[in-house]
Amino acid sequence: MLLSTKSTTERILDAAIELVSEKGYAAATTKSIAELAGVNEVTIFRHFGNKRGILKAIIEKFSYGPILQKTIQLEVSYELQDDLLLFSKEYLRYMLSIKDFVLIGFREAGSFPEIDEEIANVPRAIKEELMKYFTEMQRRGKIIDMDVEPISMSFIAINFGHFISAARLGNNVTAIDLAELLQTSVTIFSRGITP
Amino acid sequence: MLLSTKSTTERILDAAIELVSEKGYAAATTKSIAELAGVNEVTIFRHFGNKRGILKAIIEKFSYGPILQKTIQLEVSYELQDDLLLFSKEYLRYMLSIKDFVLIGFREAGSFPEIDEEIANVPRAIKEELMKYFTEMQRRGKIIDMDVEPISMSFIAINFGHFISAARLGNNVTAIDLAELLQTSVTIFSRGITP
DNA sequence: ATAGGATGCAAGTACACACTTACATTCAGT
DNA sequence: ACTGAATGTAAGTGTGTACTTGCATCCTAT
Repeated sequence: MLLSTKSTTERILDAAIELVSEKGYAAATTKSIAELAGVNEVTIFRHFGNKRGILKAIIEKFSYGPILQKTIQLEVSYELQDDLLLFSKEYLRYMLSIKDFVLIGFREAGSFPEIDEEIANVPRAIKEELMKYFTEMQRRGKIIDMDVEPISMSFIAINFGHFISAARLGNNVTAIDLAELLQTSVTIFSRGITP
Repeated sequence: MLLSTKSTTERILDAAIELVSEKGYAAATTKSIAELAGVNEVTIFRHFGNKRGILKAIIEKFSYGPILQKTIQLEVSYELQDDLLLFSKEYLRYMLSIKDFVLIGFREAGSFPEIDEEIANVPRAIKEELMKYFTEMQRRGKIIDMDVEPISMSFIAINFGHFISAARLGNNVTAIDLAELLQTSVTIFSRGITP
């Protein structure tokens, strides 16, 4: 059995993530998951008890670690445009790394409220971090005097919008590549909050 | 049978839209759709042939009519901030009216490529409209000299971000109401592209 | 060399689902 | 009052699914 070096549990999880994000929970049958994982169907039940157990394990696997904050805090320069661009890029990198999970979240949130919770944690944490940053920038007189919460939410919205657009619509709407779009957004946004 | 004045077909479609957007296509059984519609299950097959036929009908029902453009074109004043705010509000109003369809799109796009097509039409058409507007504003010297396509995409991203955030995360992230967020976004964006 | 744990394999159960058929009932238009 | 179309009712078929059981096989650690 040299399918890969990954453990059986991991292979099952990977397969489930792929199938559930592609076709949805209901359509991702245990049989198909087992097949893709290169594992016997019963093995799934021995590992996770029942089908729902797989989703639970997926949620735990993706539970939010504060990866983003650390990167940001270390590299902030208090040059508005540089910082926002860094932020946008880090955000997109992170979101793409959990893309499958986000897509699963969109599909299955109704049936799995735990996912909603977990997904909402991401913007919430990021909002806090951004608000701190903008507050400090205000103290330094580098951005306009305005409630920092809606500013933060707007900046998140723009980045989230670009992410979803890239993840779901691809090149169907515009041929411009994402890096350029981020650059433009950041330029506009920076000008918009510069005194 | 005075359940409502709507035709049987419409009642079935409404029920299907509700259930599919809530629980997904696979989990929305013909039985449950019939029950919610107050209709016998066989009636569904007599009207739509098979289950997939229901989804096809839903897609046709929501196919994009250029509602947005007309409203916009009539009310444009070439005052940047006023126009952008009008635009944001109209966009949100329209998106909320097709919210269920958008959510279905997120769930079922993989299995129903037709939906992807239909959904991508919306931002594409809106982008065209926005680009025209921004080009005219450049001609009038009221916004900065910059490629209008990424400007348009960025503005769409911000509005789309707010919409998804409202539709899926609700008040989990911020208590600020959407109207205020739109106002802030528009203010920032307007300043950002004003010469 | 052997024991124990993880996995495979084969078969099966119970159930829900999409979909069909045949017949009865309602109801609007003539 | 009669007809015909739309709908309801009842019963069923076939298939796929989640999940179980019993036993064989492999691998690893002692």
